[in-house]
Amino acid sequence: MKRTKQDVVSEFRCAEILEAARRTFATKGFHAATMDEIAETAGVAKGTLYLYFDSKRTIYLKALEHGFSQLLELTTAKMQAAAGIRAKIRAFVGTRLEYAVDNRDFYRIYAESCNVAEPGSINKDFQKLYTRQINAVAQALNEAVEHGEIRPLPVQAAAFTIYDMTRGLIVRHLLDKSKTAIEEDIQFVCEFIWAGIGK
Amino acid sequence: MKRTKQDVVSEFRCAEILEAARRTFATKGFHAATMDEIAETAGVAKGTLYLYFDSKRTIYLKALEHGFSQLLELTTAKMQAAAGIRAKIRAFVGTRLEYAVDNRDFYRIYAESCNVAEPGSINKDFQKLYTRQINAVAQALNEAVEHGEIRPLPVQAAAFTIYDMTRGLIVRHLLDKSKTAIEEDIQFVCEFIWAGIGK
Amino acid sequence: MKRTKQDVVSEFRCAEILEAARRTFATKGFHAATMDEIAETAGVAKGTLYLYFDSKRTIYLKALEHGFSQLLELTTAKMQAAAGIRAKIRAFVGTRLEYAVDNRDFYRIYAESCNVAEPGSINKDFQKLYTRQINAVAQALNEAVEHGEIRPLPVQAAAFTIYDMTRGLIVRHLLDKSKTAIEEDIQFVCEFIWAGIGK
Amino acid sequence: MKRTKQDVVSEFRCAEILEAARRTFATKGFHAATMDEIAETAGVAKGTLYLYFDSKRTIYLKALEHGFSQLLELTTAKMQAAAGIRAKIRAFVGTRLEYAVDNRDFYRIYAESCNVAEPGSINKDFQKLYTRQINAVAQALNEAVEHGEIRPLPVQAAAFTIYDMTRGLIVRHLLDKSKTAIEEDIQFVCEFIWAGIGK
DNA sequence: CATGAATGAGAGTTCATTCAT
DNA sequence: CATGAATGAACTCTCATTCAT
Repeated sequence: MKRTKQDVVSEFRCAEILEAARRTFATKGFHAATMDEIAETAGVAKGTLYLYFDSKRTIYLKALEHGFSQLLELTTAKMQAAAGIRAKIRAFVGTRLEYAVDNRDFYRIYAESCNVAEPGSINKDFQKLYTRQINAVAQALNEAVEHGEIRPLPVQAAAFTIYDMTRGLIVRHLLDKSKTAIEEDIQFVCEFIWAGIGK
Repeated sequence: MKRTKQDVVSEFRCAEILEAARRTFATKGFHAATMDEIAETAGVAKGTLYLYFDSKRTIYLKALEHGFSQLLELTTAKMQAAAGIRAKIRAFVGTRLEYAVDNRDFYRIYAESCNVAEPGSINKDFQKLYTRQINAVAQALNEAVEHGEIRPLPVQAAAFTIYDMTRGLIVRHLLDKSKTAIEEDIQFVCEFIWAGIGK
Repeated sequence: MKRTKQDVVSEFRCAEILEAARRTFATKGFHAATMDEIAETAGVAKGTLYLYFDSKRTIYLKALEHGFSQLLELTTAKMQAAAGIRAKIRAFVGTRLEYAVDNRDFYRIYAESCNVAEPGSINKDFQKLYTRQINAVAQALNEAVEHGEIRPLPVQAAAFTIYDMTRGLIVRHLLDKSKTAIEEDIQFVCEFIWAGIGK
Repeated sequence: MKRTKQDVVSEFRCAEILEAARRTFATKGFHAATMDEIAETAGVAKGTLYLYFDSKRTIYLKALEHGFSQLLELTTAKMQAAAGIRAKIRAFVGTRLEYAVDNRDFYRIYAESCNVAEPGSINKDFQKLYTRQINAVAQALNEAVEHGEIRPLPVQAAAFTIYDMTRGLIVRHLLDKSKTAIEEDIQFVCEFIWAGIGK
């Protein structure tokens, strides 16, 4: 039992640090963020960070992973709960946009991590998570094709495209470029995915 | 006249440096790239960099701007040369993807610069260029709606979406994730834009 | 009585810690050895080290002192047990070399502590022990001179020299540079001390 | 010619830094000496140190090497100039002691580098220099045996022993433990080497 | 104009020591 | 007594920027 108490404290510290890291990384970006600042934000000494994490990079990746997994689970759950491909796609887009808006810090880090120019900054684990996101959509599309809900198409490519559209939507909202309401934007993207722009 | 000659030399140096910067930034990313390396790649002394540019950041932005403008001009030109909205969209997607593949260095920098997490790294000028890209598409869509080529829709949002899809396509190609041929991918995206996934 | 029991426990802990320290310091050297490692080796918590010793340096010195005293006692005893200066010198050299080989850990620390470059690392107590070692030899030499066993000579200087030769012998054996058998080396040094190299 | 000038400046800087390093390392020892202090002593900025040397360790080794080579050359030269084994040994002992006294800083570092407890701190190059020192003595002894100057003996072991005696002598002088005059000490050691302590 | 040696602020990381439990 | 999480000063090394030549 006592062991459990220690674990709780330890977990709490980890969470505190990751939360502080998320804030700092989101504001400054990976390179500009300093361990000093993360420590101060977390309300601990710099050395304490190293009791819980190996390095700055590790903190970054862990901070990323936490939200990443959560987002993936949430997205998957909502999609499975939805009936029909339209509802599933809506769940995908909507869940992600709402999560991003609710967890701005996480998403800023997420966006940075996707950085093309820094190969190696994302490790295998993230590739896996990323692939699973795409696959969730691809699978739904596949079933929809089989059920005759949608026209036959290269589901993988379509999944990527849906992912891209969602991503762009999110970025615009986080950058405060999109003045339109979230709901409206989701609506539009879903309609776009469904019908394209042609008549 | 002599003045002009000096200008030519000066411009040449600038171009040399920017080219070197592009290579270096593309390979290493902004932070990992060093002024030493850029200077060496450019074949000039480190101090010389500061004769032509204020700071590392300035070089980065100028290196970015060069390709950015070129890409914008190219895209706009191809779109204007195309007749009908389908051709214009194809021109937009195709031109950009081909440019990215042909100018990997530039695009890697471009992608990094879009980094949400680094506010301030993109200044006003880039916002303007970015907006003009979107507007080129938006305008084409607007005309298409007026001509009855496509169904009425929020053109701004649609333009963003088309941009996002193109962006995703490019990133995948640069990351060597897309195994499909360029032409095929362009085809798919254009079809997607036109008809969506519904029957 | 209870007090005594505590003392025993306390002494036992001290010994455990010093033993662990000896191992760690010998392997890593003073600076590279960490309190964490010593604690782990000793099987106690880091904080416990500070219940028994003031500082890392203190542990180091105590670890040193233990073997130092032991070696001194052993050397003195063996010398006193030996009859005649030749036997006494042989006892000095032999006892020390054997002790060093049997207690490699201690001797490694001993050698490091003699470091000229770290003033203050050896305190007064060690000076005393060191002096007593030299004096043991000097005294034996003195008696030998008085008994006409050896020619008259500056005994202090001779004692230092004998000490130096022994030290070098030990170092080479610990560094695995000396391929010759211990016995042979002792023999050679003793002969050297006795007769020099001249005919 | 201009190139030469630059080289001179560069060499001078190197020498300045090494001199400062020697002073600092001699006073504080390797670990306690800081790059800040070396820089300050050398009268340059910290960064400058890294223009000329890779790392703290490199500076240390170079500082060591300089005196080491010099000492070796000096010793060898003096020995070769001397006629007869007695004179050669006297040259060995005398040259080294005088050099140590004249270059206290160097010798302090030298002594630390020989530290048994820090394997790997001395690299191959130093092993070579060390071996050459020993060999110089061994060779002289060998010739002396062949010429019938001295009795037959294991020259390698004898060389080590002579080295050890010299080393001890030096250490005592540097630690201000030896109150006797240098000349007198040299005399004693040489006599000891020659005749031992027996009658 | 061009150079590149020099700068020094600032980064991530380590670890002896402390102290609440 | 014993613990080990927490501390924070201090370390080495980097690199954008400057400036005497």
